[in-house]
Amino acid sequence: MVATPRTRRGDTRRRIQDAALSLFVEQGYEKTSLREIAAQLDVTKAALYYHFKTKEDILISIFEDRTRPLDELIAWGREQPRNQETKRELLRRYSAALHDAAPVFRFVQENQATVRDLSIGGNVKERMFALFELVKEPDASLTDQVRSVSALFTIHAGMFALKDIEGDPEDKRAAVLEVALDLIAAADAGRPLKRSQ
Amino acid sequence: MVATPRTRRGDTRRRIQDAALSLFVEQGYEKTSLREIAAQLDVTKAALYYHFKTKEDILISIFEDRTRPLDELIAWGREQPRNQETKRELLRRYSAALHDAAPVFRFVQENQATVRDLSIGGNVKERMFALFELVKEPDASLTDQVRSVSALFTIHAGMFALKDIEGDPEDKRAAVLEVALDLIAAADAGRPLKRSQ
Amino acid sequence: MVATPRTRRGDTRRRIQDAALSLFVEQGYEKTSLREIAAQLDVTKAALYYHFKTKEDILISIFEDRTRPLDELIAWGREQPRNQETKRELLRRYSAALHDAAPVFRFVQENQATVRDLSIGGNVKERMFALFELVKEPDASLTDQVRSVSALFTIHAGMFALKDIEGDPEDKRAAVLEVALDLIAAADAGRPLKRSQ
Amino acid sequence: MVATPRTRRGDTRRRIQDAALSLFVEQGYEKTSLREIAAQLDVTKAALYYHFKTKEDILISIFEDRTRPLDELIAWGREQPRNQETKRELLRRYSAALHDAAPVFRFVQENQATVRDLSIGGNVKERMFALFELVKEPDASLTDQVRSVSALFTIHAGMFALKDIEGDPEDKRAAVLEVALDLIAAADAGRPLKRSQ
DNA sequence: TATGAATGAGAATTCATTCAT
DNA sequence: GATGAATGAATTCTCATTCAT
Repeated sequence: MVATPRTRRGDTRRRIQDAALSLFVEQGYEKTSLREIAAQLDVTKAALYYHFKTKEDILISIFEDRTRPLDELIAWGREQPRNQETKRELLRRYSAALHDAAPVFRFVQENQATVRDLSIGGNVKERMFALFELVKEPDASLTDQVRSVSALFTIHAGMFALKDIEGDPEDKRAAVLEVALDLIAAADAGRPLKRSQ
Repeated sequence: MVATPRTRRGDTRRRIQDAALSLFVEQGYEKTSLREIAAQLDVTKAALYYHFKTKEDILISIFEDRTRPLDELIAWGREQPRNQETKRELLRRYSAALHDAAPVFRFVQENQATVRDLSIGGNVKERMFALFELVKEPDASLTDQVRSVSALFTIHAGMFALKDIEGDPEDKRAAVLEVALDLIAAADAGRPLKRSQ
Repeated sequence: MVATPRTRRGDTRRRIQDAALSLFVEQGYEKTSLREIAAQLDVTKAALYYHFKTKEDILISIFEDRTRPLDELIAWGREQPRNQETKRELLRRYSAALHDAAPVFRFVQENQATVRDLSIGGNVKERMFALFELVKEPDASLTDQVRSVSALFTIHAGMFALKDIEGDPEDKRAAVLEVALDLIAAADAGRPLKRSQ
Repeated sequence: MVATPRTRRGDTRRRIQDAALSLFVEQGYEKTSLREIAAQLDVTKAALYYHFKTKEDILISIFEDRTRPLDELIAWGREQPRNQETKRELLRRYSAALHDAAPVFRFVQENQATVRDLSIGGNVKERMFALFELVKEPDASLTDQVRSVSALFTIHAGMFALKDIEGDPEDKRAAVLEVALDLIAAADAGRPLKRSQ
């Protein structure tokens, strides 16, 4: 059995990202100081600057490293035929991606004002818009467009706003997905004005 | 009889709130300094302290003064019979309330991390939860609860996320309301969204 | 008899300039920290920021306030007829101005690299050039132009480089002035310095 | 027989000096960081420490290596008889030495405050003084001493302050030398009070 | 000969807040 | 109702320097 090496060779960068993200999520970006991040890792502030150029750079790197799956999802979506099954799969994968990188997305959700004028701000919006484009029909009515947006937002919000509702997390995720799928189905079919039966 | 003077005259408090809110919305709470607020009003920082005890106090006062309609809406909702028409009216009024006090709600939306640990944090969540309670059926299935939450979030998100979609603002608001109403109708019926046959 | 007031009403700005200048001269601009300046005045660093926007701003303000006589000298020179007597008077007054504001000019002399890329850099060069223009004849030969520059530099250098030469300060100043006057006389005559026969 | 490799090969030390000097001249000593120097050479900061003990040490080594001609000039001067021709030759050689090692001397000129309290400070002053001693007559009047200093300063200033004056560089150097020679001639002859003719 | 990783000290600057007037 | 002057605490960031490899 080998003693834990004092210097975790090369993983410091990653450790900084982890500590930073967890503090950013807990307290918000602005209210988290580099001092705190450094303290949590038991290194000096200056060490952070060896690995990242600025505080903002830490956040940016977290984004770039952690939200790649979302980019891949969009890329995948663009190669598929635009039909119901693709959209359903998109929502499923979107739900899964959000779930896997929950902290980053929670951070974005709760720090929009901050994210907006960071250089990543653009990316975030663009990606939401790209997803939206993949999910809506090109010539959809305004209402159907709203249904598509709503489907996306339901998944998004479901991730974070359902904490207070009781129930098994997996069940909740399933319920959220069901409602979202229903919304895009409705969007595809046109308006559900009539209550049948 | 003397004309109301256009300048100050006890309305300084209100002017501070306005300037602060507009800056808070633009830049976020933390990134807005009292210096900036004071500068915009052409007074000194110290003057702000004559009217408010702390920076946080400015924000709190804005909340208390500007979100009263939402409290009234909840109070109203509690006195109504819990039926479809009440819920529909709730959503309508909620949409209107959001629209009237858009800046405050936009601020909350974009500064969740900040709002969370301000003393108002509780209020905000509680009110969302109160609305949710008014809109969902007590014994609703998980899926139907999600539909209710989704209806609320659709209105909320519709307020802020639809900027990038083209269309007349009033039309958009109507579309958003339509989708939200559909969602609670479905929640009430315990069935997916109905399709036009 | 009145006790010295704790707060020297309004003269803080001036006191900061004085302390700063003396430290800038002693140690150089970059090696003088705001902490030191504040400490010397027994105030906090933040107090400095109440009176000046940045460190650079302190230096700029010193310049603007202390080198006005030089501007006035140039203005005066421009209104005079360009003849020997004017030039002689210019040099005399220049010598006096340098003497009165010795610390500032000593600072410039010893911190040229710093001054160069401060916003005041331009001013300094421009003023030297303006003086040079007043002292040289428009169509002077290169050699005579050098004589004019040399006259100016003699006064300038004499101010600071003669410390190590023994002699009464007043005598030294007189000697410096004499050499400078000789130089412009020679420049005017278009001939080498004249010798006592 | 192998061709001298163009790349490194023991010349790193020299390359560091060159890069450092050029940055020191451009930006000043304090405002140039080791990071910048290293970056310009495409090595790490630590590499600099292999070749030099400290930042100051880099500067000192530049001095020692680059200003030797001046020491040699002084040594030469001390062996010569103190007469007009020696002095003239001294000024000529001084002008040439300044010209050859212009960057170093420009650096000293513009960073006096810095140089002063570096360990080289002494050297610089001492050498100026040694030159001065060689150029002035032991029992010269104060005025004649000023003439000697002025001659030296004219050469010095001419090197750096004549940028803004139009003319061919070689012509300017010649003019500068002429004025300086004239000054020591006058110093030697006693005062040039009378305007002959 | 170099580098990668880190440190300790310190810099300039900003902020919310206070208080005598 | 408001200001002028100041503070204490914190922040981001930079720097010269060190040392094991």
